[in-house]
Amino acid sequence: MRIIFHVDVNNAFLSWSAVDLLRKGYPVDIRTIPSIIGGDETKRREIVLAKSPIAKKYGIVTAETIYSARKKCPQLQVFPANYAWYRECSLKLMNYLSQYTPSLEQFSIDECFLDFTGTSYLYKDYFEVALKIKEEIKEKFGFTVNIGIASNKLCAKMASDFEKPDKIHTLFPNEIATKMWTLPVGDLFMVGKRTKEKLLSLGIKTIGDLANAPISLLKRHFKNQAISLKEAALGKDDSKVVSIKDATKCISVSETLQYDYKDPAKLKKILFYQAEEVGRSLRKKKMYAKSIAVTYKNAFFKSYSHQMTLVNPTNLTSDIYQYALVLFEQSWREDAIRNIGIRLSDLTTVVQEQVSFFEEKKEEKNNKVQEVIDQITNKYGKNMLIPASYKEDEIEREEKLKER
DNA sequence: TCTGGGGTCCTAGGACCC
DNA sequence: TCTGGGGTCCTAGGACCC
Repeated sequence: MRIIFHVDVNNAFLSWSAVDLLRKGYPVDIRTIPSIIGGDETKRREIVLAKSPIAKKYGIVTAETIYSARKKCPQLQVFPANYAWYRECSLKLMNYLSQYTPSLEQFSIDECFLDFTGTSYLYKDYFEVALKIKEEIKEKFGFTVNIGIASNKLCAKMASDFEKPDKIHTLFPNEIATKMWTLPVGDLFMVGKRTKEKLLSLGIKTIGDLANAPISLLKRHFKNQAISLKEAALGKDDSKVVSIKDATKCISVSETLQYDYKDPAKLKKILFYQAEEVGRSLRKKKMYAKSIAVTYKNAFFKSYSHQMTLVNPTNLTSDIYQYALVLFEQSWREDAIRNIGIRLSDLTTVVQEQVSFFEEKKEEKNNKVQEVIDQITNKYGKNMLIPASYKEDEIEREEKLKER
């Protein structure tokens, strides 16, 4: 039998901010008061990113508006996110955990899977190992984690979610009926809002109901999703813990604007900065994009997008920007735009160009130029080199980018 | 509930080919 | 050409995750 751990930081952003504030001399541990980490309220990013246990008792949930959270709890304290610090905490945690087993898969900024299969000569009692890890993290880093222990990733993940915070749970095959089947079906990993609604309408209320539902019924309503739903409910999962993730599939950037923009010039300006940003991440990964899309969310919250496939994959900011402009011209419905973005997909590490001799020369030259631009940007910061016509926005943008 | 941002995966439908 | 079927590629949209 495999032995898989799922390690999950309790209220990650809030805990990490609490640690940061305490070390800077802040008098209160914000984990012990009604508090949240919130998006920037001055920039229409006013949602709850993380909440303290007390805030949770007031019924505050992740991703609701701060406005609504405050209505539920007037004395709520709101703290800003500090992404640079979160990344640092995440890195430290993963480095620490990797000393226990080389088989570590980072699942998100605050979660990972550890595979202990075949280490019985090192560790006798896995619950003891988990206990040691949990206590050491608390002592070394000042925040708590939940650890789920199971024979596959899915069950380990479900287990770490049981009772929080600072707890260890197991979910082995003989425990599935008692510990998992009694839970509401919406608690099952991969069952989101829509799927939950559909399941409830079929009278499937618990994970156990789903596990026992006839596959024919599920297939009728969920097509190919039916099998994975049923297997998840049965606690079946064969997926491996993979230390080295497959190559990135897509890189995207999007931004909710200060207000809804109707001016094409303004929207194009945003696209310019975004082309710069996604282009740089792409080059950092030494990859090229074959597909590029412009994405929108309009004032009515309706999403739409437009994409194109390139003959020659690129990673040059100038190319990305030019294509983004073409896509924009073709797709913008002249509606007021709340959120706009660029998505690069179909990423490859190789460029096989089908170009004439002269174009090839041009391409080489562009790459050299781009290299120099990247060097300057890395040294002096983002957007040091921008068209003169966009200069006026520079200060404002820099302020914004510093937060990241 | 006046609703962020970055990802992955899936599906339906259309274009195009033989 | 009042027209089949299968395969492949592409696009748009949506569901889900943290």
